[in-house]
Amino acid sequence: MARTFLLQPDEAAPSRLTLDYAGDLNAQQHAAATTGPGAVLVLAGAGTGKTRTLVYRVAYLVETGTPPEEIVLLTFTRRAAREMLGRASALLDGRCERVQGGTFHAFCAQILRRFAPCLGLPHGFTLLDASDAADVLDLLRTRAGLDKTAKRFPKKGTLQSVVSAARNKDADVAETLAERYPHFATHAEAVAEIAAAYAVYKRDHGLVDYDDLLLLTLQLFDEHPEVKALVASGIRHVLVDEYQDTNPAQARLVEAFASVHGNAMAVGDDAQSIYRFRGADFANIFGFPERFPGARLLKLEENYRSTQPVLDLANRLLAQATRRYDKTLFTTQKPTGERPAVVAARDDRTEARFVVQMILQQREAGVPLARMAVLFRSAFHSFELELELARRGVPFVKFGGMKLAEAAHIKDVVAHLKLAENPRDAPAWLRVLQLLPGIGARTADGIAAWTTGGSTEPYTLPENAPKLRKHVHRLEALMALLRALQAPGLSVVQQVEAVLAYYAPILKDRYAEDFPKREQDLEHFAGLADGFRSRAAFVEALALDPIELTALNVEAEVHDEPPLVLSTVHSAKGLEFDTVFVIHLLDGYLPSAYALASADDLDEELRLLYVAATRAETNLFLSYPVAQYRRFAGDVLTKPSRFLAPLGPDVLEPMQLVETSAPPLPPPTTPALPRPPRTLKPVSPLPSGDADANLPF
DNA sequence: CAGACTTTACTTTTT
DNA sequence: GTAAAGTCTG
Repeated sequence: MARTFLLQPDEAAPSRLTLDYAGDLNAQQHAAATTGPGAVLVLAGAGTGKTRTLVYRVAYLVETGTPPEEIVLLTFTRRAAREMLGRASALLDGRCERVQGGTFHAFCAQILRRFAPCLGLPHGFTLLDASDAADVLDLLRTRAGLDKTAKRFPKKGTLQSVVSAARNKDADVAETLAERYPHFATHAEAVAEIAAAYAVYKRDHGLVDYDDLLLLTLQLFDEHPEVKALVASGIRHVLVDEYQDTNPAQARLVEAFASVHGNAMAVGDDAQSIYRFRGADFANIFGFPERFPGARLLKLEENYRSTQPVLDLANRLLAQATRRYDKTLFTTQKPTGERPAVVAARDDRTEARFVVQMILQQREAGVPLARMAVLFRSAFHSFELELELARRGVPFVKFGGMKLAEAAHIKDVVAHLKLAENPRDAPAWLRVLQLLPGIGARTADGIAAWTTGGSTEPYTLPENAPKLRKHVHRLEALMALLRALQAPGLSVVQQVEAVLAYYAPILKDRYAEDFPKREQDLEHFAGLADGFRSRAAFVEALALDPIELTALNVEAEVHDEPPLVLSTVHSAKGLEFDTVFVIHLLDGYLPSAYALASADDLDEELRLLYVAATRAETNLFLSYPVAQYRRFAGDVLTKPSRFLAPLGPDVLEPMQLVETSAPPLPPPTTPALPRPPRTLKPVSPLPSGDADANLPF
């Protein structure tokens, strides 16, 4: 252990606080926001003002003399970081704007860009998102000839999830495979080989996947203590939100970030841990005091969000868990309210009609659409509801599910941009080349071998490429495009437009049936590029901050009224709404069919429902269809979620749907809902455009 | 070896 | 309804 010497600040810290911390916060929140230096663990139940506390904590640190750029706020999504820093800045006249904020992944990406050469990585390394990684694995599988085995071999998506899970848990690939996909256990050896080949391939081509962002940063710190010291000395305070959803690598990163100044604050709630599938371990929360000996433990207990009846239901839900949570949510602010209701609808359609009609009724009663949310386990559970909403002209945004950056046509365009950025990006070459008629996997692999081999000038064809004669014209056009993208002074939007012009005929050809829809996506996409200073920043933001496709579509339209929110429970984390509907509460949906076999998995599903329920401030409706039409089975009777059974009428009021014989007349008091306008406006840019600004060192 | 065509299985949650 | 895998033809 090195000796420490305490440097004094050059200027005296401002002595007077401008915010009324004691007045704006309750006693527990105040204690957390204004606590002294050192390690602090804040256990904060749902709705206890965790965000508010963190916002005031940031403001307090800044007011007491910590330079904003030396504070790092790590959150689960960039959206969360943006919101908190925005609020803190508003409190302090913008003085918090330079606070570092974002996800672990984004923050690590910044560090790695800076110190890439220490690890033998190129500065311009390419980030692989999950589906890029899957594509690489697919290529390696084909190369190894494993795509034609007698027994079914895991496909690329499965491979990717196994390889990633193994790395996240620091476990053996073969074991992870046997555990998660027992039916593939016979292929354990081959999968382990592919995983090894994948690591080599990434290294050879300067590729970095999500897991690498965390693990390479740790490796960087291990191998170069001087880099670790440099980074950590620039981090006066590190604050971590949603600590229950961090994995062991992230816990180690926090320790490293705080290794000089020792100021780490972790905030979380073990009852809201819902990312186990991704390697998160709520045990991290309880490991915090061991990692930081002498850490203080603070609690936020009083709930400010929900009415007591909503909390009663949430408490009763949690009591079902196999694991004991010593947690009882209570409020003194909102002691009374409607009991949450459970609705057994006849079928999907009826459930959707109920939800929409109740939403319209609430809206009439004065609840804005945007203060209501419909939550579900999986993105596709809302299909029927989306139809019904469209039918009734109710505007909505949907979070979760398909990401813009994952749509094939978007990936095509992005691949061109990636190539313009990094001519050695082999996966991008493969993708781009295979768009050309007459070029398939084999030919593309051959061409990519020389384009990424480094022996030729980038973006030029070799003098006498023997087998390319047939394709020379098309390849020339591609190279011309890539060279054109290098022109100095070309804005990111102009570059996207250049790619789109090149890509348009390919799009029409490949997606003959639905190309107008995809063309529209691409127009939105071009709009997103606006506001980015560099192509590199744009491409990186797309990988680190994926935009939900459906959210984008609706945001692009001008609304007179902010839309209703549809969201997966996962994506609704940290949000709150006046009225919440949780739909499709069926065994096999929530809890998911995948979780039924293990008690730990079931517990996580239960926590998921707990998170969903605690989003509600005033009204909570749980619903499910009694019968469903399923493709092969026809009409089936469903099984209500097992989590509902223990909830008696004292906490959950059954509500029966009765059809009226005549359709109700439209209530004259209802103002007409805004007609969804058709005009396309350029959508707002990703607010995270300057990922590379303000490094803390 | 590419691509059109047919068959099959598969549908969690996300950085 | 979609995407991947399998089959056949030029």
